Amino acid sequence: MAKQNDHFKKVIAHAKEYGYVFPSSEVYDGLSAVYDYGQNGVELKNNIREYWWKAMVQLHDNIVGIDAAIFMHPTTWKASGHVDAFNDPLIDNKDSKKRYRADVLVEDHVGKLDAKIEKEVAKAAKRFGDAFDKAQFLATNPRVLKYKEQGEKILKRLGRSLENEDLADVKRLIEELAIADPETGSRNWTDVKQFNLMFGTKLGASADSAMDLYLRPETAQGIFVNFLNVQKTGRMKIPFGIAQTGKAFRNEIVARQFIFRMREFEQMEMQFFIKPGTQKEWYDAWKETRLKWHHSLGMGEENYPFHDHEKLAHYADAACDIEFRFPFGFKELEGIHSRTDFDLSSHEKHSGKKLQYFDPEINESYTPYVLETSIGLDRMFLAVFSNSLTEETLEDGSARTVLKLPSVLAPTKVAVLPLVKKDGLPDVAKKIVEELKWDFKVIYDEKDAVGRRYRRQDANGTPFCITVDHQTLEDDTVTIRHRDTMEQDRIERSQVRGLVKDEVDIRSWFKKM
RNA sequence: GCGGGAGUAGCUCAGUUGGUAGAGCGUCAGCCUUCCAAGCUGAAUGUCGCCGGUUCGAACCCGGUCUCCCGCUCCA
Repeated sequence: MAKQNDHFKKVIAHAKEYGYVFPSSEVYDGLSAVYDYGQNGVELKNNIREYWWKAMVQLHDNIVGIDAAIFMHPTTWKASGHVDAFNDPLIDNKDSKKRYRADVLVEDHVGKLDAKIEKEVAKAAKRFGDAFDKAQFLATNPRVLKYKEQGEKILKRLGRSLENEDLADVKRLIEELAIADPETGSRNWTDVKQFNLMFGTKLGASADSAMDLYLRPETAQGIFVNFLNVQKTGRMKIPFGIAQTGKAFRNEIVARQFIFRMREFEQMEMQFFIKPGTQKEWYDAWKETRLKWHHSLGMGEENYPFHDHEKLAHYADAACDIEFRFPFGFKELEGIHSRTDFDLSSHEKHSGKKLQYFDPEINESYTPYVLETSIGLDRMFLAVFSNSLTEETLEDGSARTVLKLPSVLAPTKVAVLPLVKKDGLPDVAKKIVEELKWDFKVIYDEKDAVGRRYRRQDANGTPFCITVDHQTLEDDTVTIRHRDTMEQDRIERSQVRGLVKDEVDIRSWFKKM
């Protein structure tokens, strides 16, 4: 554990030192859980996005992309359930320092009343034996009726208070029911506070005409509301998918663990529209497809366990995560959810517009079911980066820091180095840079001893170093050094482009799927 | 929000009982070098997180505040 912690610290420090990730507005002491991507970070992030996009959109003839706006009509979030589900009334226990959802505390209390009813039923069943009529017992037994009435009354009051945002009454309710901290038994509570996980903002120049808006808490809804636009204009036939990458915003109560949980983050999502009843097979199919995508990067197949959701979100009939072994343990990297027709139906209800698909094969219209794959781009970045950062001990006992990024994702593909800074070697090296820069991000470096320059590139994840030496002047060959093995081959200068391309091209990586 | 820890150079960190700031690495310039970070010379870089107090004098003591990290709560 301590070792993991150390590694995580090194990841954060390395990310900053090599221009991958900076704390946001650092000159003002930073902003909690907001980060900026630096000159190398943006390249890595773009490359990950492209790797995803091409796998999803370009390689599937039935998946197309969109780029929806971050602002959406406010009713969108009523239909999606976020207005209700993203509003948590929270309460702290002053003694135990634990935080609970106030509504859950009350609901659990009612749950205990239900348990009492069950007990009465069990007792009566034992007493009456075969003659026992459960339905009648529930409807007539005075104790059962009392518990039932109490429970209903409590829930009704809770519902009313939450709806009216009367949080003081929620607290009174907790006090009247003498609800104690389930772990410590303390009844020393703070006031109930409302946490809205969506960021609000205003649309409109003047205050009185302004419209309340939210920054989208997920990108999925932009796809759902455009479902018919895309289906009709793209002449899409079910099954088909719509993919999108973009920013989403969540006002997390606690956002932590570097870029793992940020308040502003980027998602890469694909919503796959299918015929109702086929969700199980598509769920399994997409689990497999997505896992293969992850495995293709070669970061260790044992690092990606599935984790099935036991408690399902309001829209799902099946859900799982692809987890990854982050420096702080296994955590969610990608979610695969069978969303049923919840979203499209809900938008139909709230908008009054039909969002259905006419299936020519069965000559029938229906609201499609949806299979979602949703991956956090920033989490993927962290997964790749933290997994790649390694410290090796070489044979001679010295240490080497290498960022073993999958070469297809590396920000810089090639460094071109003159062995020494004289004898015309820099000129040749610069010409090679000119040749290569049309195809790859290339860097030129002539400062310091060549060994030091190799290590510099290692630490930055550059997969190839091309070195121009005196032999180059004679026979136009150069050496190519491989980052991970440190091995060098002498090759014709004219071969460099093709050789590097084979190694860093998306095509060669996708073939591993 | 609560509890714990921490903020000193780009990074990692020293800094004694208070006497106005250092190292290593890195960066930059130059020299030397035909291949794996450790050769030589020189240079730049800090309101010691911020505000206030105590003091002749504060990186250090006191109060406040901000930020970050860890734990709890939450997590579509």
